[in-house]
Amino acid sequence: MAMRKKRTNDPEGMRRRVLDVADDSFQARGYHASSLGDLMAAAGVTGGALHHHFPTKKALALAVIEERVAAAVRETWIDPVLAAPSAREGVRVVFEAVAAELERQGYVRGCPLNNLAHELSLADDEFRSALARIFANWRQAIADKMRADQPDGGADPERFAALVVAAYSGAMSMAKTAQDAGVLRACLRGLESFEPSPSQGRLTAKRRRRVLSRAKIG
Amino acid sequence: MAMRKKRTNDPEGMRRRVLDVADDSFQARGYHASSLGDLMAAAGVTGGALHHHFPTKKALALAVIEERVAAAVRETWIDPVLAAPSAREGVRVVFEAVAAELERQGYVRGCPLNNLAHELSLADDEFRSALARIFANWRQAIADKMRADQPDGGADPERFAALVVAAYSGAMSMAKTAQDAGVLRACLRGLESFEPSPSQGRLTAKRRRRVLSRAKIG
DNA sequence: TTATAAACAGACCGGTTGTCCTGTTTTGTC
DNA sequence: GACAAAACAGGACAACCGGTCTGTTTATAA
Repeated sequence: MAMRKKRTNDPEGMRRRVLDVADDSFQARGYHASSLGDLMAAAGVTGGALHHHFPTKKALALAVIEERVAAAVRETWIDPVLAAPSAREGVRVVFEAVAAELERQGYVRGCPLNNLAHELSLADDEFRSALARIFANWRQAIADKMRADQPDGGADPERFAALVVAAYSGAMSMAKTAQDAGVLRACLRGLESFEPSPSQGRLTAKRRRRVLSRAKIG
Repeated sequence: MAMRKKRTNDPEGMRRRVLDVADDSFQARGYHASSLGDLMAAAGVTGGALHHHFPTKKALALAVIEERVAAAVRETWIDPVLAAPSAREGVRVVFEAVAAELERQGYVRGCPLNNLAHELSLADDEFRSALARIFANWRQAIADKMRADQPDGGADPERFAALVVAAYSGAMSMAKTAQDAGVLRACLRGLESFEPSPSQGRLTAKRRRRVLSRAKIG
């Protein structure tokens, strides 16, 4: 006797499951190398259901970008930086946290935002602008935090933010290609060794000494 | 009367033409989004000829990486840095030359090495190691130049090189996504603003002139 | 000239891709 | 319960992909 098969509609849950699998596959294999058939199988979803929530592959990718990638940047970068005592300290915390996490899991998948940005920016303008917006928010959060640190301005906040995001993105790119997170720490230290360390009372002399001696320590 | 059709075997020329088209398409559309059919049509090459020189698509991509991408890094980065009076000056020259070139042509395709690195590093280990080698040579050239500048050491050469390559890679990533080369200059200035900036007196004007003429030649 | 291999031409094929389409079931509303 | 809309199932399909195969032409060397 055949089992009575019952179905429970769970549109939000199904949408979430599809998004989970798509995000994971896009990051691991890329957009073009991820087939909808693979995603359907991995998510346990039929073609009809997938098509109901995401009419096209592009729509699915756009949802991944706007919901998952943006959230990833927010959670691993924006929130920690805002919660840190200063922008510079926040940057340090994030770099080291990411490096530690990568070394823990033993492989490097790269930055979610950069991964998709490289493959999709030139392919479609909707992709491009969605990804550009995330980059802009990322930089602005760091620049705003830096402005809050010292309202009368030390280094230029926009330049600093651009450099930080660029250094991180590029370091992750190298780490992914070499499958070695060490370059992340090298970049962080390179970033720190240059700090002008603005007016902070008696800490200044100490820091300067550290910078000079660091060269000999190597 | 049908024209007498003559054929001239030109294996090197045909190989070069295929490589040209493949490199261009891989950069503009990516590896997976480039079909061999498109490449054949664009290069005016038949399937038999293509298969004769490159048995598989992977072999073609590997040749593009090792011959074209590596050459691009050498020509736009390694050679100019080695020719510059110092590593820092070389970095400045390259950043500004690339920014100027991008603004001249009106769009940003991104860094050839990073473009392929993101799409192919996780896909295949041969791709990955070939790309990693180019990254390593790039960094080492900068580090070596820096060591030659002041043998008794200033900042740590490896850290500095890693930071420079990362900042450039990430800046190009953002520039590509935003389709705006401005962030390249922002990162360069961010990089420079941290420099201890050793005595530069009246040499500055002279250096700047050399930089400008190089950009026109390049 | 002749043999021999490299260089090239072009058709062919199995498998995959993204999308569309027609039904069926569940859910919400009156 | 009636009814409409949403949620889901699953097959069909045309286009395309990368690789292979057979055959022909050109260059090379004996």
